[in-house]
Amino acid sequence: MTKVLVVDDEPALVRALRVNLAAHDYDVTIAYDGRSALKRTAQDHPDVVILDLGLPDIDGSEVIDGIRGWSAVPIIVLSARDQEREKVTALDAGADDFVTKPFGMDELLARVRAAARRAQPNDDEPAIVTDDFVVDLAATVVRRSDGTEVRLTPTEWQLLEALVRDRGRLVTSQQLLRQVWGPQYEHERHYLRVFIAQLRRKLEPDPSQPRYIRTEAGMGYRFIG
Amino acid sequence: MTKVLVVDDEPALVRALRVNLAAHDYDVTIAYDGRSALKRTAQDHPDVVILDLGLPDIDGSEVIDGIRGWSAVPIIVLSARDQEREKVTALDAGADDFVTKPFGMDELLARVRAAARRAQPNDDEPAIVTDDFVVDLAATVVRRSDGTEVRLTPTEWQLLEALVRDRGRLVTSQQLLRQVWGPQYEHERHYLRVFIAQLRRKLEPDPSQPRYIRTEAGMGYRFIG
DNA sequence: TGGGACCGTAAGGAATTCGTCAGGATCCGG
DNA sequence: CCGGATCCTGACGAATTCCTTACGGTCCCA
Repeated sequence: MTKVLVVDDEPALVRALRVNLAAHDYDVTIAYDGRSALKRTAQDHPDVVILDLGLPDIDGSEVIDGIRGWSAVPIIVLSARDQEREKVTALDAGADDFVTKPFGMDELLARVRAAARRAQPNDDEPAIVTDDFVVDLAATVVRRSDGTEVRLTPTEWQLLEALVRDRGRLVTSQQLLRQVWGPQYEHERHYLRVFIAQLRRKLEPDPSQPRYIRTEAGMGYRFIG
Repeated sequence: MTKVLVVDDEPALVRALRVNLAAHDYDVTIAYDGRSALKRTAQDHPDVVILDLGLPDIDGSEVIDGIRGWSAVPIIVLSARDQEREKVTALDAGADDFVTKPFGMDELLARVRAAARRAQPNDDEPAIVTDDFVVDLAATVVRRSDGTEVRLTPTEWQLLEALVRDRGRLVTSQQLLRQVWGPQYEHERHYLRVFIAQLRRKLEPDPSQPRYIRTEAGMGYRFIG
C-alpha cells in the first residue's frame, strides 16, 4: 500500500487529508512539525510526503533539505497564496510539486497519484533465492525452504532490504545506518550490531557461523546470495 | 585524438618519439626547451606531457611547477640514470610518472596509455583482471582465479584501491600515505612496508618475487595489471 | 670493509570493533 | 488503561585489526 506522510499543523486540514487519502487506500501518517516530519520520514520511508510550508518549528525548505540529504521521496508542497517566495525556495530545495491553498481535494489526489507513480519505476524485481530462504522484495516477504514465513520487524526488514538490494557488494555501516535510521544516526554502529544479530538469528542456519550476512570488520556487512 | 606534447632537446630522441607516438595514433607536438613547453601547454592543452629533465634553459621541476600552477595534465618525466635527485624533486613537484633512459618504447607507450586513462576518469569502474585474481572496486571484493575470496582488512583494501586506481603508474610513498593514513602520516614509510608485505602475502603467487605490486626503490610502488 | 639508507619479514601487545545478553523505554492496538 | 511487540541502551567477553619493535637483507659509497 502506498504510504503518505502528511506534515501539517492545522487540525482541520489534517483531518480532511487523512479521511480523503485513507478513503483512496493510502496508508496515512501525520507529523505536526518539521522535527517529527524528519523522524517519521527516516523511520517509515513513505512513498509520498505532503508538506505544508507554514510549520511551527522549522522552515519548510529546511525540512526538504533534511529529507533530500538522503532520500529521493517525492515531496508535494502545500502553500498559501501569499507565500510565493517560499514556494520558489521550496522548489529549489528539491520539492517535486506544489499546490496552492485553498485547493480542491481532487486536485491534490491527482498530484499524489502522479507523484506515487513517478516514485515507483516498478521494474518487477525477482525474488532472491538462497539454499535456506527466499527474499521477495516486491512482496516484502521472507520465506524459509520449508514454506514457513519469517517474521521480521520493520527495522529488521529495512536492514535486510538494504543488504539484499546490494547483494554481493560491501555495504558500509554508514550507508546502512543512513538508509535504515536516517542520516543523523550515522555513527550509531551499535544499532547495527544488535539488529544484524537478530536477522542472523532468524535467517542463518547457524547464526554463530554466518553464511549469508557476512561482516567485514571495520567496514560494514555484505549479503551473499 | 589524444594529444601528446614532447619536451626534449635531443633531435634523435625527439624523432624516435614522434614516429612511435604517431604510429599509435597520438597527435604529437614538440617543444625544444622549457619556455616554449609552457607556451605550448597553455595553447594546445595536451592530454599528456612527456618532459625530459635535461633542458637547455629552465630546470625541469620549474617547468612542472609552471604547468601545475594551472593545469592537472599528466606529466611523464624522462631522466638519465644519474639524475636520482632530480627525479624525486620532479615527482614532488607534481610529475605523474617517470621513465629512466635508456628506455624501451613499449614501456613509454604503456606509461602514456596509463596517463591518458587517468586523465579521463571513467564513470563505471570495471573489475581489474589479472592472471591470478580479480579486483572489483565497486563491490569491494578480491577473488582468486580458483574462486576463493581474499579477505582484506580496511587498511589493506584502501592501499590496494589506491594502487589499482592508478594501475600501471608509479604512486609515490607520500601519495599512498596521504590517501590511506592521512596527510599527517606522510613520513611514516614503515607503515607502507608492513602493509605492502601483507598485500603481497595475500595476492602474489610468490610474495618474495612480486609480480603485481612492484616496488620502485626510493619512490613508491606500482601496480601492474 | 664498514656504515648508512632503504626495503622486507615476523611477532606481540594496544586499541578498536564485533557479538551477545538483558533490562528498560516506547509505541501501538484493543 | 493495559499487554505485547519493538526498539534503544548499557555492559562485557571475544575477535579483529593496527601499530610498534626487532632483526636480516641488499645496495651504494666512502
